[in-house]
Amino acid sequence: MSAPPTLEDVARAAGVSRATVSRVINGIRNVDLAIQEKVKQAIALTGYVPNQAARSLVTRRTGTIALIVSGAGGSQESPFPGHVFADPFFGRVAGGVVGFLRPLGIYPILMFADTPETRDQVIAYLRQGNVDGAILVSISTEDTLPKLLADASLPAVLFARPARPIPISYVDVGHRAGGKLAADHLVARGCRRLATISGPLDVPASQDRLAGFQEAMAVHGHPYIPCAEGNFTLPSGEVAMERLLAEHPDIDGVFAANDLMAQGALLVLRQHGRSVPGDVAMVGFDDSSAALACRPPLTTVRHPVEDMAAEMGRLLLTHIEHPDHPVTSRIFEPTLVIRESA
Amino acid sequence: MSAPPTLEDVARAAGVSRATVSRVINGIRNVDLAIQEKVKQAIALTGYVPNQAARSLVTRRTGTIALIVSGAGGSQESPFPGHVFADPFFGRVAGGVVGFLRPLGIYPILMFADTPETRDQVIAYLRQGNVDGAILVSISTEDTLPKLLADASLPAVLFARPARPIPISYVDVGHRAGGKLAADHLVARGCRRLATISGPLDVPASQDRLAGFQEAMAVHGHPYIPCAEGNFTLPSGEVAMERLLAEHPDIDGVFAANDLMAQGALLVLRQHGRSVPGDVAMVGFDDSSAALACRPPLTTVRHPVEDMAAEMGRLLLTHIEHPDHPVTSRIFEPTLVIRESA
DNA sequence: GACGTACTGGAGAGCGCTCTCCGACAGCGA
DNA sequence: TCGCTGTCGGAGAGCGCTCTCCAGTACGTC
Repeated sequence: MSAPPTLEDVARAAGVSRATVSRVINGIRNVDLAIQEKVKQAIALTGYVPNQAARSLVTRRTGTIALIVSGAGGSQESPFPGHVFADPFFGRVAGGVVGFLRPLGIYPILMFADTPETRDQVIAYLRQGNVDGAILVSISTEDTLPKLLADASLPAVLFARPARPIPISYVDVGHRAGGKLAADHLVARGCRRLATISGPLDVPASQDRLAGFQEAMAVHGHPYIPCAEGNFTLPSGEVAMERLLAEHPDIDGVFAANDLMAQGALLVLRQHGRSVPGDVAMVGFDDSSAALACRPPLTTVRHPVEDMAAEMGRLLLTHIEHPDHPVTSRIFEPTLVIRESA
Repeated sequence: MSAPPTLEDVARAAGVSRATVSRVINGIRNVDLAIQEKVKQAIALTGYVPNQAARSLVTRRTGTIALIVSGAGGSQESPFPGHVFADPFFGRVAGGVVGFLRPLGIYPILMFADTPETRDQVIAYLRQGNVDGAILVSISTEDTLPKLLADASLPAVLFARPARPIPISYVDVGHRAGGKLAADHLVARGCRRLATISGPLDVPASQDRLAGFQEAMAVHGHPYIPCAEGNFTLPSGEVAMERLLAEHPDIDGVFAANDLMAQGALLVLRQHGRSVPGDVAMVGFDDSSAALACRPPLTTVRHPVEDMAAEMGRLLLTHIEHPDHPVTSRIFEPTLVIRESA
């Protein structure tokens, strides 16, 4: 296999200089149409493809960004990261990011930072200038990566508001509004003895969903709402529902802070012979694929994850393009998707 | 912000030449220990990080590989790819690949090729020399990407044997053996009227799982096995089970070609008031997170996806390192994971 | 006809790194 | 003392591209 053609080869084939070929390729300045045509033919003839490394070297742009899932490492450790994809949520983020970036010829590098040392590896990698920016989905509140990113002044966008204020752009959904949506719907359909399964209470999103639900219920005249804390996994939803049922056997409506926990709760309800939505109504959160896998299909608060991911891409590109662009946040409105469970 | 330090800066700080610094960084040849120490201090002092683009330009190595999910685009199209992650399988592949590559400082670029034009984009991107090699998870039989990859003589490894023979390395699981495992277990636990829910029959993996099951059943004296075809999604499992039940109401054991379809089948069985495993025993395939989300937890054929993904990484690295390495395939043995459903 | 202006294409200087020479020097046997 | 071998560090040539100059040409104006 001979060496791949370079700009020089194309230039020679077209009888012009390297600079002209470069101009044609990058569509810069006016180049005579006849010459453009000649160059294009030469490119086709030689099968030329620009060398990205050489280009990056001078433009200081790589055309890639990092998609980092950080602070994972839940209870069941494994040598392999990526069990985070057990929650459909992450697949949706990845899909949304790729969907937006792909038409632009930009692809994300997939990284997991689930331990302190992998976090250092990630930082080191980013500092090598391998990427133009980063999109970060942080799971844990303890995660220091957002801070490190902000300090490194690398263009970056977060999914979800950071627990502590950090000068970094982010995109989030109106968790409070979502909790209210669930409360209003449950009350409207006649539920009177409500309970909720929250996410981990050190996560802002969990706090807000819970607060939104509680506040709306208070307005409806229910100041006290039983609450069991889960960790966004299906089994934790089962455990929580089991506890709720033991302590409050007469429950007739439940708001679970995500679909996976709702799915677990549904399983337990069925085991106890409670019909859904007849005896107990259930509302989830996310509108993930799990909502459709539930029986009955889950009424849930839609989290427009794909749109949010696309917005992250857009925002990141802006930051890359304009390094002085101010830190920005964008909140998306949730909506209620009514199915059969409530 | 001033320009980041270069080799030159470090060299000056250490009072040596660029070449020596480079040697220290890459650990090549004998450099006097005292000088090594001086250089290391200078690196720390200046906060130097090598520029990957410049390095790639001369080494012709990028240190990144592509992780391509190809031939997606199932029935329900969306502007966003990545709903493939609705099947936990892909998350496991991604996790396995990252888990193996990460310690080596290599990260995968995530790409989806779900339409002809995105496939062309992917090929164009690969040809730009953005990556050293590719790992490809191809879903559809019609997918031409494996062939294109082989033709481009870019180092590549496939997940699963291609439908048509192509000179390209791959890693796969013993689907036939898996089908046999399921058959033997079901028969051993006393099932006599068995049926199966297969995957799409144009996919080699589906064919093999089915064939393995049928052959083993024939050995056990059951030459004819009712079969309903699904497409590896949960709803398709429901539809298939519904059909099977209608045509063969006395079924007492089912082998589903993946866990998601088994989950759907379980749902239908319960709707029809059949207890599992009392009335009907169920065996799935994959041992994915869905198996644990089933009620009862699913007995399933374990598909060692993470190990296979790691092996793909290893194999790809070998191909990158040694361009003349012969095309190789590696088949992993499935095992049976016994839970409660059978 | 001299000059200014606009536009086009070429020359050439790097971008930051690696790696092949090659020279300097120490050690050692003859 | 000479020369040979072996070790270690420096010089410098690129890798393939972009982009800033600058020269050449065509055209309009006074």
